[in-house]
Amino acid sequence: MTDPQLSDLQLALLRVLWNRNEATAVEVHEALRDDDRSLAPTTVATLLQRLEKRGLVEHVTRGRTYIYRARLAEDEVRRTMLGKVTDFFFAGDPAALVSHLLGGRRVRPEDFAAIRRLIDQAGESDDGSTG
Amino acid sequence: MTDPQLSDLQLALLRVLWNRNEATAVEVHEALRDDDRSLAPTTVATLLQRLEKRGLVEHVTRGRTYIYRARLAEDEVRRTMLGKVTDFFFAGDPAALVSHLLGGRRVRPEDFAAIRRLIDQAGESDDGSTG
DNA sequence: CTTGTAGTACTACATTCGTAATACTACAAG
DNA sequence: CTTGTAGTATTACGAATGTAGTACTACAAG
Repeated sequence: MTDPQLSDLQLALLRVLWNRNEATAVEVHEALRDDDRSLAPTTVATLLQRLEKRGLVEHVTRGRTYIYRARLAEDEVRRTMLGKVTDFFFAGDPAALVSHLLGGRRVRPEDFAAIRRLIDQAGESDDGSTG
Repeated sequence: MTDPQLSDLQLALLRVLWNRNEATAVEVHEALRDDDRSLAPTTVATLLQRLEKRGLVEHVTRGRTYIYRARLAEDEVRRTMLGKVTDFFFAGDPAALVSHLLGGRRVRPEDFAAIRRLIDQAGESDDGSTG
């Protein structure tokens, strides 16, 4: 259970920690304000505490200040969430996901080209022939 | 707000409705059992009621039985969730998402080939030259 | 009308979440 | 030791979730 149902807000908190590697409650609060929400400082502290209780973040003490840090790597969560989406909506088939992406008008030509380039790059270590 | 934070369970319920287009509480319950969970029938009924209260599903009455149906298309939710993941974890860049997919050992060679084929297909309406 | 029977409605309860005020603590300054 | 001051801990509260028991209702059968 690497990633049990994280809410948007929790994810937002985690992101701050990921971006800065570590941060105090105040710093997280400020970063969040930068974002789009505007919570009370104590609210952020509470959220951090709860996240810690769940084992998702940890802290070390510097003086009387808590320095928080995520206990899961962003990449881990990313992978888990993407896996969930892939499994749930695309029957575990990444190609179907890409297909959806390609067909969803969400991809601008430049992104499209970028994807193609990625495929080519990745293909350097793969024949790619499907028989 | 097409898709406000759906939990896994809620998504599971919705999926049943999507798969069958419409279903009674009992049918959803059975389908869920097929899945991996094992909830009481009344629990499923409650969940369906709550989902309806939120406007995510609706029902028509046949005799004394409620026939539920999702009010959002699976594709809609899929798109929304994928968009969220893309925005949140890949800065809105679908290519980055694909890159992650490609680099994550989640893609078997056959899926890889399938993706490449998709690119080619989609490319029929796009030059694809990245000059 | 009395009984099944099947299905929804109502009620309940512990958790988690979002939100935040207030209390408490520890260090700096005098 | 008394005061700021800054920061954490405690407490609170409504809404949503997960979970489900019990009550009520409506139709079939007699």
